[in-house]
Amino acid sequence: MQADRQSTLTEVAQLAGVSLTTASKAINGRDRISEVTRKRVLRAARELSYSPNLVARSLASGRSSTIGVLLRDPMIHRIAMPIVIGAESMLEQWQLSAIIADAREVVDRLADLAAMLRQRNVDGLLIVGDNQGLTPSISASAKIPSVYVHGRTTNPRDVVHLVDDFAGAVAVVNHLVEVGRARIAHITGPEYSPAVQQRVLGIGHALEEHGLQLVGGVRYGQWSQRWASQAARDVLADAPDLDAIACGSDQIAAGVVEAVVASGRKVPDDVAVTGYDNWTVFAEETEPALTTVDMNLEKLGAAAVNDLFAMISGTRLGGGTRHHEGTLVVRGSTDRHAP
Amino acid sequence: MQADRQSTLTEVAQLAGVSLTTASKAINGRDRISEVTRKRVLRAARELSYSPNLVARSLASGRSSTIGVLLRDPMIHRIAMPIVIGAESMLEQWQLSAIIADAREVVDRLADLAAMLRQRNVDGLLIVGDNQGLTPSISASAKIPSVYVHGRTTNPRDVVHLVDDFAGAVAVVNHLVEVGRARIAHITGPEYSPAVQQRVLGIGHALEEHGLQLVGGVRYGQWSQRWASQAARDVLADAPDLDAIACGSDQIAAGVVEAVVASGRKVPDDVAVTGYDNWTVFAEETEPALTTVDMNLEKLGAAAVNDLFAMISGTRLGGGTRHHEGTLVVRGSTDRHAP
DNA sequence: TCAGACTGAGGTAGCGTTTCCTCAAGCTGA
DNA sequence: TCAGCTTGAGGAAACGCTACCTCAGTCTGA
Repeated sequence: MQADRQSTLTEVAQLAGVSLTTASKAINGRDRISEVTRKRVLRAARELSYSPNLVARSLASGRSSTIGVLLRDPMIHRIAMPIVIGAESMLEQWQLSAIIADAREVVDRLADLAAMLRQRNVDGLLIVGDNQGLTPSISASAKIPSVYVHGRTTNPRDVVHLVDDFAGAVAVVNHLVEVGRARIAHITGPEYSPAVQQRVLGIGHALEEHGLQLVGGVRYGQWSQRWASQAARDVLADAPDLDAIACGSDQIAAGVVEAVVASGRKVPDDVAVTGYDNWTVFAEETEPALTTVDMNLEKLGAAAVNDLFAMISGTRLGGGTRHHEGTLVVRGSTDRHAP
Repeated sequence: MQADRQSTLTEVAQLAGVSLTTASKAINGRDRISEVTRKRVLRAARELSYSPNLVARSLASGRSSTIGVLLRDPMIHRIAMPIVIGAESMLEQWQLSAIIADAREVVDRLADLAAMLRQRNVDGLLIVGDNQGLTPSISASAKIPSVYVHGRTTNPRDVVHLVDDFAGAVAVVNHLVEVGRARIAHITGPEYSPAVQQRVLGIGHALEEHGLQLVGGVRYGQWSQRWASQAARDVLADAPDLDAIACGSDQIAAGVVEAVVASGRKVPDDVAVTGYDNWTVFAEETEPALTTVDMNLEKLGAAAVNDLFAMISGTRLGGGTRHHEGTLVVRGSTDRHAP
């Protein structure tokens, strides 16, 4: 139908019988233009199904309406992808788009990629960490607005968005106590993981609030059903009278449920089990399904983009860490009446 | 240290004492320039730590060195993400970057997003399907080079890269026969899924080649351990003498192994079990670990980008489907001596 | 020896915008 | 009534680069 080529603002201006400048003002909602002229230009634009050439705009205005998303370690699909998706949906609201680059765990590459993205005139950077070690802060060298997600940085003045693992763990314990449990064990992932540490702290804190103590100490290990099964067998042998096992992840919980059932106990009647992550391939596949914590990763990504957009727009944001609480999802592994 | 601002090609040219044009030729490796001049320009560029303004280049040359990656359904992290990662690594080799956009299953959005990406002057489109229904072909309307991955399209002349599920299934059966199995059952996902269909066909074909028949017919169902366990119990009841179960996915295989073990049989001695996908959270977590097929999704993404780059560079590629074979990964669930 | 081809280099015109400035016209208030 | 403001509109530069063309000098071969 239409011409093969994209129509340009000049053509729109011609059709509307105004100058290029005026057309630009109309399209961009600038002032110093009368309402009737603006209407005329917009009609012409519609007629030619004009859409601005974003590249040229970027060159002329210095801003590109594009941000760079840096993934520290994209291999953690399960975590990074939802964050990116959440970020994306918010970007769309702000009419931005994203160039994605991943650092593949090579530390120095983060700075390289930032430079690469600057060549492409990105307006801001969203750096997705892996919540393991500290993410190297590139704010100083990058010289453009930067927001970090899921991982503390080496610079405490950075704007950082984190999942609140402490609060999530507290919610789990409160729920377990609410359903009448008092002898709670904890089986979780590797001790060096910040997520693990925070969850352990949260559990300890909440138990103390209720005047309780962890049964059998914290069992650190691996993110693995197989290992978790073994750990659960050990815990059950050490403390046969426990009535709940809070697990550091759904994957671990899957292994734990298996071991608990194999020991002849019933879930949740004899032993309640909780997971963490709400990773449905595990959480909805145990029998019964897992009570767990959804980290709302998409919201995390969206919130980070909101901050980034504010910074790009010139708002001076105070640096520091923003924590985002997860949501407790109650299922059959703690509550017989839940789905 | 250096100036805060990026240095421009003009500055490089001045420092080198040549014209802007000459500097451009030097940087871009064009001919019609002497080696000594080129050296001089490059030295000047290094001195100013010049890096080209890709936006301006894009505007002037009409090409942007950026491609658009469209995700039909990013929720299938497990599949889409490895493809994207593979694509990314190849893009890097060609000095391209990617703008990623996801359609969130809204069919029409695919075309919208393509238009959005065209505003950003992308040189090509990589469309990642979900391998369920047909991906709507946007090649006609997009008018830029497009390559499709993981999902057939509505236009048979499109360049499409697919995983070869048929061949993968054949490899599985051949392996099972090799390790002495002859009474093989098949438990898999939903019948409407093209992946499921291809694998079923492959299994049927390979069995026939060996003069064998499927035991108990194809059991279609869901991608779910829980369902798979039940299905395995049924199959074992119907055909207690089977000696292998080929599963449509690792997730299914995980459920199947559980049921086989629960029935008092040994894996692999009594019943060999195979998965599909090489999704380690399942494949390496069963006891014993799963023999499975790795679809090499990263290679798939990389190959697609290669084709796309060729098209962008002007090569006239024949349309049609390219199949990529997966790799059989042998583990303990079929071979007691394997890892 | 000289026409023609080839080479290295530079000049200039875009690319499609935005932004800054100028300018005419209409309006205000003293 | 007229200086001074405001408003709507347009002209022109700038953004940084590449593509196209021109041009002088050198090389080739008959």
